[in-house]
Amino acid sequence: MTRWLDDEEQRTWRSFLAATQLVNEALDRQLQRDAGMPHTYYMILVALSEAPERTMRMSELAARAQSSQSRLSHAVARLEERGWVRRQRCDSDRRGNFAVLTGDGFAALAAAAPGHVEEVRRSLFDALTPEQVGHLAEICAAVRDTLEP
Amino acid sequence: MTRWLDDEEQRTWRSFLAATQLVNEALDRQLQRDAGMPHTYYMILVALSEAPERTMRMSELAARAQSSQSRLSHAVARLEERGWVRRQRCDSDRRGNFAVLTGDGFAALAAAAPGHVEEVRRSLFDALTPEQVGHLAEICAAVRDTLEP
DNA sequence: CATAAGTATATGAGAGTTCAACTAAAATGG
DNA sequence: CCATTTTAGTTGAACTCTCATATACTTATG
Repeated sequence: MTRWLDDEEQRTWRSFLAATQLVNEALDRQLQRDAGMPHTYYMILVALSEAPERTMRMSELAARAQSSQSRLSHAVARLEERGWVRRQRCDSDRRGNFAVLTGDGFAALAAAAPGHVEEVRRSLFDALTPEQVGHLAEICAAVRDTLEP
Repeated sequence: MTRWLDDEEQRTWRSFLAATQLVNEALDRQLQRDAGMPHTYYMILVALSEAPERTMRMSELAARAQSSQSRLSHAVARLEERGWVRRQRCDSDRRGNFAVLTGDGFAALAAAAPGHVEEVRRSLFDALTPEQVGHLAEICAAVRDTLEP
């Protein structure tokens, strides 16, 4: 009844878990060490920095930063304490809230970015041939098409 | 100076983050919902179940389950509370500790496995062609060769 | 052999995540 | 319109993870 994994699938699956975890740990360690933030916070700052006025509704920000609403809400609270983000009430829909990236927040992001990009290269792209990068892109697109809401 | 990502690399990178996070969230949600444990605990139980006597030294278990030693120590403490694992002093090296999978622990793993495997298929293998699975295996091997200690 | 280094693991505090519950404000629909 | 349902976002508690530190034992070194 259960469609168990055969040996090769097992190996691939475990290798996938190991590899993706290694990449994520490398990212998180680098950002925590050099910029004092976890990768999830970095993604929030990036999303905000790319938005018009560096401003975004909480729910849209959650979607862009691949965060649950609850996680985002907690995270923005911490980022607000650091002065990197501030919240602003939405007048047209008064349930809503905007998150706004402050100057300090943008500066923190700018300071963190080079080290982060180096780590991304080091932990993923440098390990792969251009052909493999292409394959990876297709694989990730296929997975997202299956799993994304 | 910084080797920034070009547009295509950016897209690949973000797609990678989205896809791997979707897979991990799907796994964790399924296991938490249906078996009451996070994926990290599941990996610990799997590693133990495959060891001779279902017994392993803490440090080897940490390596096999891709866990830090501290994380493993906390996790085994919780698993011990549930009666799924017990610790046993090591006589030849009295600093050491064995983790032993109990009958209940094995039963919990056996009960969780089918649903978990279904989720693995659903969230990864079913999305990919056999060729893509092969590519993924090579990509993960390359990443591990770069990042593994 | 005594002491310094190193190894195996545990522990506690602080931080992030999840889940369920909660508030408040729209939208919907008799 | 009023009652219901839906949507936006927050909150608190429980749990896991990380990091630094502590503990206990073992191995190396002079």
